[in-house]
Amino acid sequence: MTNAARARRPSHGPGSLLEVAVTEFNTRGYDATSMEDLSRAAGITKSSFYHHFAGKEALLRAALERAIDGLFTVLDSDGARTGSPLTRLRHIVRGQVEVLVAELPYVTLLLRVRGNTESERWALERRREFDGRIAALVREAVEAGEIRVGVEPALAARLLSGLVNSVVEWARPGPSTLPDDVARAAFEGILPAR
Amino acid sequence: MTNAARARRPSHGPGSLLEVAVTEFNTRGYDATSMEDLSRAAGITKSSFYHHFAGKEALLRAALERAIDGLFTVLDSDGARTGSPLTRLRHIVRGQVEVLVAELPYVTLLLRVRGNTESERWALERRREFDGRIAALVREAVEAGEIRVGVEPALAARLLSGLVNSVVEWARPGPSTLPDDVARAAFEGILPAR
DNA sequence: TAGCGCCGACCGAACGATCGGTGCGTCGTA
DNA sequence: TACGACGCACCGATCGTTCGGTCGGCGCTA
Repeated sequence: MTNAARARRPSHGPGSLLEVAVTEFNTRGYDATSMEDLSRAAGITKSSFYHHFAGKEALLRAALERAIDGLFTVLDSDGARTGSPLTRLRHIVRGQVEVLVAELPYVTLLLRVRGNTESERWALERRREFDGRIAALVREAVEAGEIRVGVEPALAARLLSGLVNSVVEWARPGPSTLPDDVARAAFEGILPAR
Repeated sequence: MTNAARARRPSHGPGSLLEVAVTEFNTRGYDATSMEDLSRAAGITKSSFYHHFAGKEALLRAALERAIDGLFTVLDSDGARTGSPLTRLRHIVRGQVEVLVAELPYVTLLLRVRGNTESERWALERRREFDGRIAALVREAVEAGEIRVGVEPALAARLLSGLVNSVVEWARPGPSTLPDDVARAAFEGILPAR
């Protein structure tokens, strides 16, 4: 592909169309958003949309892949693979919140899929894998004696994921102290008594 | 209306139909579930469904009201209105988890509405009210010096709600120690370091 | 207690609207 | 003139909803 071909008339590149689509999906929900809604929001006709994407599910798939890629990048970073289980866990939580904010609309969409289509089931499976990696790390930290065993490690892992993921419900893009705040809440209590 | 008239032939009461519908809604998502899906799951025809409910949204509305009622019942209980802010907060968290498990499918549906219809916007507004009551209580507890101010009270309230609500993603009905476990995680940390 | 009239529960068929998707022509630029 | 970007008109399928009608058990009356 030549640069000229890519930049010919990029008034509506696939990238910007995907962004528009994901925003609409998050506002109305994927199933409740029609292709006509999308094209209206993008300022082109429905058929023009099909010039850039194979279909509605292709849009969803692209968005979900972007979210999944972001999340797994956190697991592959240095801080997630070196050090004690607890240190790695803290690093991952911070990184996960960072990705969550940086790729907010994409991750938001990911966290809402129900498994109706093949793409959604694929995303669900990858999420399961991600959560499984975290649960394993929690178990390691407990076995290493770094963490108090107040509840089952499996339950703790689920609550941890729930806490972190709930951030998409109200987070706003831009720099903040959110990653550290969430990590502190997770490891020292959201509302620790004096 | 006589009792005999009401109990004439209750093979498919509105109650059981609602239960079936909510289950389907949670599996596929509200918008992705057709009235034909519902009637197939209920064992009656689509048109028969309209004999018991005014329409698809009426089903949603009934389910959302049930969930909302359950949640606000917690706020009205004795333990939520007497004692120190921290004590009341702990009581509410436990009670909220209890309702969440007892009315699992209804609350699950509630936590997924996006505001597409009038009923959904109503439910969203009630949820906002509920969360506001909790946020106010968190602020009180901080001002009373019962809680350490690690993060902004407003942020802490959001994380608290996120933690509690995330339970619907994996909870199973039936008795358990979940309410206490969640409360402990919220106030003492999900993964407290030794 | 026999007969009648009523009503709730239910169904098959169809409605207009909207869905995701397509075929084909036009426009602008290289 | 070749090609990518785009729009108009339209497709079959499915959506939520409605309508006309059937069935059978119950209460009332004679």
